[in-house]
This record gives sequence, C-alpha cells and structure tokens, in this order.
Amino acid sequence: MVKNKITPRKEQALKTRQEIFETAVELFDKKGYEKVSINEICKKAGVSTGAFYHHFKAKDQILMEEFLKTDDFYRELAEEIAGMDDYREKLRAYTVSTMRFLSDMGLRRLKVTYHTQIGPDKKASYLGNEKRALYSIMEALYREGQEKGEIRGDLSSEELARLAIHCYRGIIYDWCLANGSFDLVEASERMFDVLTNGALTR
Amino acid sequence: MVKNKITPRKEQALKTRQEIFETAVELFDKKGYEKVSINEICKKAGVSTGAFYHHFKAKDQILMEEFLKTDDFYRELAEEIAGMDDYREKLRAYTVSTMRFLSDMGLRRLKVTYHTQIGPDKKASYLGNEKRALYSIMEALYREGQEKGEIRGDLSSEELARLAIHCYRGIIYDWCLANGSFDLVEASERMFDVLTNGALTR
Amino acid sequence: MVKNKITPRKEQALKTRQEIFETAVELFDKKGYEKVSINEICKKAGVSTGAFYHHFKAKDQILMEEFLKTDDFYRELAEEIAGMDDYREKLRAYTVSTMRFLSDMGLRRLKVTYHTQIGPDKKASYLGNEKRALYSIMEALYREGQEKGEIRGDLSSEELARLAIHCYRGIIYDWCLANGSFDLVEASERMFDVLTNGALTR
Amino acid sequence: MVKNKITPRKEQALKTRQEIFETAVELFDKKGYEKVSINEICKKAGVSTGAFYHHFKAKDQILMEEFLKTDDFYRELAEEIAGMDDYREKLRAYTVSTMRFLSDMGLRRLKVTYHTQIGPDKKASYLGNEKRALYSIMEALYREGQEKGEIRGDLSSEELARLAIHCYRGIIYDWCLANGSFDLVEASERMFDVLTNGALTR
DNA sequence: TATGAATGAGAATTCATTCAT
DNA sequence: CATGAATGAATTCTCATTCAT
Repeated sequence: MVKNKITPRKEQALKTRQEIFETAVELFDKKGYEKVSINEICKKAGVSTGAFYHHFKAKDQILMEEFLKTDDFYRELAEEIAGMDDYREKLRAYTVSTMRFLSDMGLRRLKVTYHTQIGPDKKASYLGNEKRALYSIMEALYREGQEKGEIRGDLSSEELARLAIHCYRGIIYDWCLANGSFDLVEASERMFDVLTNGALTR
Repeated sequence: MVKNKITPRKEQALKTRQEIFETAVELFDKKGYEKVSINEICKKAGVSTGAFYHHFKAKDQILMEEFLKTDDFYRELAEEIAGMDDYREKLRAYTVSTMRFLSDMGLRRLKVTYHTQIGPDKKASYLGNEKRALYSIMEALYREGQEKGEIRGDLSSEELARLAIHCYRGIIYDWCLANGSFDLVEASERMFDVLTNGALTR
Repeated sequence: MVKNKITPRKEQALKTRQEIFETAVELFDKKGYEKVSINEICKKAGVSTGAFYHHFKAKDQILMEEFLKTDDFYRELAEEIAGMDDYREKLRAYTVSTMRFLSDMGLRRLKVTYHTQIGPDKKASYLGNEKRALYSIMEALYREGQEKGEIRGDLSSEELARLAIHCYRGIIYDWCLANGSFDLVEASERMFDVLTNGALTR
Repeated sequence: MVKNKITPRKEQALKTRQEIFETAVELFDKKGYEKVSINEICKKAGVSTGAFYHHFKAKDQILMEEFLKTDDFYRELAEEIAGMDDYREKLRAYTVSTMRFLSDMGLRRLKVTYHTQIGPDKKASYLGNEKRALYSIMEALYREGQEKGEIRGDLSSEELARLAIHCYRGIIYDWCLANGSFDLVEASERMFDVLTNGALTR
C-alpha cells in the first residue's frame, strides 16, 4: 500500500495549506512580515488558527518556504546559463536575470527579506545560506575568466565573487531604502560594467 | 528672561536625558532595537517611564539622535580629507576611514541600523538622508577625477558615487549577515581596488 | 457468532491500543500528566489522533487504566500475605512490600498520581477508591491484633487502619516533595515501628 | 528625602494590588488554581490585565504571597507555645493549633496548595521550604523530651520530627482526597496519641 | 521636572475533540 | 479500524503610551 497516494482528502488539505501560504505571502508583501498577525492571515484565508498551526510550525516557516521557492529560480537560471559560451556573457546574463527576477518579485518582498535577514530573531537564515548556490556559480565564472587570462589573478576567484555579491546586495538594499525609485536592472548593468572595467579611464 | 541659562534644574534634566539616552543605546546594541522595551530602558536607567516621555517623544527619537551623532563623524572626516592633495588619495582615505569607524562602532549597532532602516515602520530615515553628506563628498571626488581625465566620463560622477556607495553598503550588509566574520576594512580596500581598476587584466 | 474470537483485525487493534497506552504512560512519567498533549502521544506512538479517541474516551482514561494495573499488585500481595502466621508479621510485610513496589514504580509516576488525585478536575478518583482494598486488609490485621489483646482497644480497628494509611500516604507525599531524596522503604519501616510502639520510652 | 512615604498615589496602588490579590485567592479557592485565568481575575477585580502584570510577575507570585502569609501564622504560634512548660503539652498544642488553622483555611485552599506543590511546574516550593520552621520547632520539642528521658532515644529527634510531619501531612492529604469528610482536628488528636503511645496495648 | 500606576488591544500559540473519509 | 484535517475558544504575557499627582 503506497502511502503517498493523492486522495481527495490530501488534495483538500494541500489546498488549504496553499491558501494559507498565499494569503500570508500576500499580506507580508502588503504590510511587511512583522506587521502581519497569524490571526489576520487565518481570517483572510478563511481558516481557523488551528489550521495554520496544523500546516505550519510558526510564522517563520512561511518565510522559509518562500525563500525556498526563490531558490528554485536560481537553480533553473544556472541550468539556462550553462549553455552559453563565454564566461563574460554568462556572468552578465546571470547578473541581469537575477536582478530582473528580484525586481519583478517586488519591492515589498525584498524589503521583508532584507529586513528579516539581519533581524534580531533566530528565524531562517536564507541570504546567508543562499551564498552557496549563488556564490559557487559566480566563483566558477570568475575562475573561468582567470584561466583564460582575462580576469586579474591577484585576487582569488572566491574573493572576486564575494565582492561582486556584496555590490549587488548593496544595490538591492539601497533600492529598498529608496523605495524602488531607480531601475534595479539598469543599475546592476552599470555596476557590472564598473566592476569589470573599473572606474579609471582605459 | 534669558531661556538658555544653565540652572541646576536644567543641568539635572540634561543628566537624566543623557542617562536615558546612553542606557537605551547600550541596550539597543546588546539586544537589538525592537527587543528593547521602554520599560526596560527606564528600569536600567533608574528613571520613571514618565521621565522617558518627558525627554523623548518616542523610542524612535533615541535612534534618530544616535544617527545624528554618527553624522558628526562624517563632517569631521570631510574636513580632515579636505587637506589632502590627490583625489584618489582622498577617495581611498574617505572609504577606509569610514569603514574603520563603522567597524569600531560594532556589529550590533550596524545590525540595528541596517535592520531598522528597511523596516516596515516609518521611523527615522537615516541611511537615506545621510546620502546627501556621504554622497556629495564622493560625487565631488569622482568629479575631480573626471576633470583630471583620470576617471571615465561615460558615467556621470553622480552615478559613480551612487554605485560606490551601493558597494560599500553591500559589504556592510553582508558583514552583518555573516556576523562580522570577515574584516570590514580589508574587504573595503579590495573593493576600492576593483572598483577603481576593474576585474579585467590590465 | 462468538464475539471474543481473536481475529487478526482485533489483534492489530489491541496492539495499537497497547502502543498508545504505553507511550502515554511513558510520557506522563517523563513530563507529568498535564504537560503531555494527546497529539504528542499520538505522534510518538505513530498513530493518528483519531485512533486515540477510538480506543480511549479521553486522556483521563489512560490514567484510570494505569491505576487499575496497580491494583493488580495489591490483590496479589494480599494473597501472598494470607499465608503468614502472625498479624504483626503480616502488617509489616504488607507495609514494606507496598512501599517497595511504589518506590520501584518511580518518583515521576507517584508524583503524577498524587498530583492528579487532588487536582481540580473530576478525573478518576483512584486513591480514594483504592481505600477499600488497602483499607479493609489493614483493618482486618489490626482487628486480628485487637482480638489477640495485643493491639489497644480504645480505638476501633477502622480508625487505626485509617491512621496508618494517613501516615504512609504522608511519607509518599513528602517523598515526592523531596524529589525522592530519602529511602522510601527505610522511612516506612521506622514509621511502622513508631506507629506500633509509640515515641515514648517503654 | 524619605522614599517610602505613603502618598495617596501609593495607597491607591496598594489598594489595587490588594484587590487583585484577594480576587485571585478567592477564585483559586472557588475553582482551583489552574482553572483560574489571569483574565478572569482581572475582570472580576475590575482592573486591566496590564495592571496585574504591573503588580505581579505571574500567577505564581499570588500563590507564593499566599504561602508567605501562612508562614506568619507559624511564627506567631511558635511564640505563643514558647511560654508553655511541658514539652508534651507544647507538642500537642502545636499540632492541634496548626491543624485547626489549616482546617479553618478551608478545603479548597489546602487542595490547591497540596496540588500545586507536587505539580510539574517550577513554581514556588513552599511546603518544602516550610520544613525549616515547622520542622525545627518539632525537632526541638522531641529533643526536649529525649533529654528528659521520656522520649525514646533510638531514633534521633530529627527523625522523629520528620516522621511526625509525614503523618500530619498524610492526614491533610487524605482530608483533601476525602473532600473534608472527617474532622481534621480530631483525626490529628488521635494521630498524636498513637504516635506518642503506639498501637500496642500498654 | 518627575513619578509610576494604569491601560487594553493584540500577539503567538495550544489543545482536546470531532467527523468526514 | 484508522486517518488527520479542521476547529476556535482560551491562555499567558507584552508594550507603547497616557495622565493624575
């Protein structure tokens, strides 16, 4: 007897779970994570508070799952890029696509993410863990460039990747700070240019 | 009747105010802004809650004043640097000194700052306002470089300053995220290099 | 159709029931009755909450059944003792064996029992009902002593039995209170002595 | 400037505190400690929940303070008895007075006390600490009897005191269990007799 | 100036129990 | 027999803020 068969019961349960999840995310986006109470989520989702706790251990978990969904994007993007020829093209595509994705995700969501991630609570450490995926890809690309002799060798590929990530993170942070008043993708394209060619006249 | 005479009464009031302020900052550093209640501050400072509200309009104001103190540093730093010859030297000194200052300020404080600044509440927007001082100085330096023909001219000096600030902001954010596990000053020096010379082999 | 045939179905049901029961008792011992939720029992026992309510009417019932098992011991003990000659020997053996049994049962269990028995809820009144067995045996033994002229006759055998039970109950209660920091059996032996011979010099 | 002057403000505060305390105790007596919610106390006392937490750290504290009041009785009783001549008279008076006091305190209150004291929570350990006062007095009395050669010397005075306390504790526990269906004082008088003279014919 | 008692809405979370499948 | 989703009232506790003294 296979246990994971999808019975109508389970289907309904999943629907409820999904309903809660989506309502929660929607409210987080609208009001910010900390301003949303579980009661509010439940009322809007049309379920009992008990139902919430049946499906999620705590408010955090919603956040965590949301993060995990974002990770899916990174994985897919990595695969797409794998097919490109030049490391520089890859680097550029990776950067721009990521930024476009984040920009599409919306200001509110990014704010919540960047806010909670350096907050005082334990919660889920996503931006910190994410590193591995994001970071290993960038590092590989910089290494590729170094092997071709096109990228400077006095800094390790790890260091270069780390620096780049700092920069893009900074753009995003400031974008949140400025309430989305500049174009995230354009800014990251300029950043990519300076990071590659430097600020000096060539 | 002159208002600003320092009566013993006023002196005492100022001392109380100072006591509250310092206790609050200390607690913010230790536990994070949102985890500190006004009651806690008052108890530790040995004053009544009423006293708090007599001296400060709300919890936010403490934060605001703290930020303003930080601004003093920027002003002083700007004066110091004014005496240097080369724009590049100035740029470097400005960057490194700032980062050292922030590093000395401590992880906790930066975390609190960066956390509250993109939080959902109105609160005091410091990092956003700060721009003017920080940003105008950097912009002036980049412009100086452009006028000398040493800094690329296809991007405006404003844009270059903005990009640089993004980068340093990103380092700080990630430093908080990583719980201070790398050297802030060193990282910013490398950043300065890449930002100036680019990642490409020259 | 005979009802009590043991079909595989029934066997499985009994196994589930047993599993729930044992898990519950184990948790009660570990955390105390009120600190254990039915959900917790079910999760640990690997059954559904529905299963719990299929086999037991409520949390109380587990407790009740546990008590009933203890009663088995009293019955057996009574039979063993029946074979002894002297009433005084019987009294002593009965007391000591009971205390050893309770001591072996463990502090946690006794605590739970003594705690729940005087609690605010209806629940199962075990210690109160138990009296009949415990009490009638002791009463009979005291009567035997009185008939032999060795036990004082100014107090009824019922009264004497009741007093003795109070005393042992007190030892147990204090043993729980003291977190088992003295030897239950030794204490009861001394109690038996004083209760028999008095505190006065003879 | 003396700080503890009784201002009308403080008087009012104390009245509120008292109101909360008495309402709480009343409810504990009526429904049992665990069945009373803080909200209920506040509603009945006509104060806000905040007020409760302003005056008491938690529900426990009410209990603790109640216990402390009981301690006052023990202290007074000890003084009264000090004036008596004979150790035996003292022992009897001490026992009977205590039991009468407890009996007057009421079944509910004793139940709550004996129930909470062996409960699973941390809470205030009163019955355990109480020992020192209660126990040291009884021990001194037994010692006095031993010195006069009237109390048996094969058991230490400590041991005798401990045994006696177990016995009275047991009466109380069973009194609670039996819902006060026998006379506490009478039972303790008989207990005193048996504990002194033994069960054997003399 | 300073006190600190009082507010009271609101937060997260728990839990025994039911019942449709 | 067994499942486990769903209920929803109830609970403890927090906290910024007010205001009479």
